[in-house]
Amino acid sequence: MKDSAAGKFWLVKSEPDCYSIDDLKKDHSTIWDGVRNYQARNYLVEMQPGDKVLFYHSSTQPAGVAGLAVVAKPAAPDPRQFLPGDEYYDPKATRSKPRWFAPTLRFEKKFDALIPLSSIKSFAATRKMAVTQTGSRLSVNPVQPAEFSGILLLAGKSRQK
DNA sequence: GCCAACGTTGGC
DNA sequence: GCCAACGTTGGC
Repeated sequence: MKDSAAGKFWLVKSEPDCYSIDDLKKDHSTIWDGVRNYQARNYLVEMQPGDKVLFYHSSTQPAGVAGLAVVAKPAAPDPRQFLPGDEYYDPKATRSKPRWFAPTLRFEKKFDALIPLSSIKSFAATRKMAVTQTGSRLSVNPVQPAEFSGILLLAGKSRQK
């Protein structure tokens, strides 16, 4: 399937102690700032309004997909790179040549139950997602349409029980 | 807390 | 430009 017209699909990771799906629900939308990895940044820049985003909770027990978000605004220069003293300050970034970009994500839904990584790994449609690969540490990853559907299927299954 | 995997840094 | 050392991520 060519998806040049259709929206794309993504997965973003967040440690729930830092920023959880409940935080996003409360805030309604948030700027996805603080990503300081070039490959992840390139994906953030590719995001377009309307793209669907899987919200993944990492470094928690169990880790897994907690819900859905949607891209509300395309990536703009991450303001925190310009703030001396900020955790995400980057002295090599300038306002005329920013290095880091952040889209705005809007809350869409929280799954009734978190979809644990173990389920994602054992389900054929989602088994090959980047998040299942050991050593995959990227906090932003593209997701195939079939993988996205697979996650929704798993979310539907968990609701029935 | 352990450790595997990966990215970044810096000496040369 | 190589590569070892180091730091970070993230599942378990």
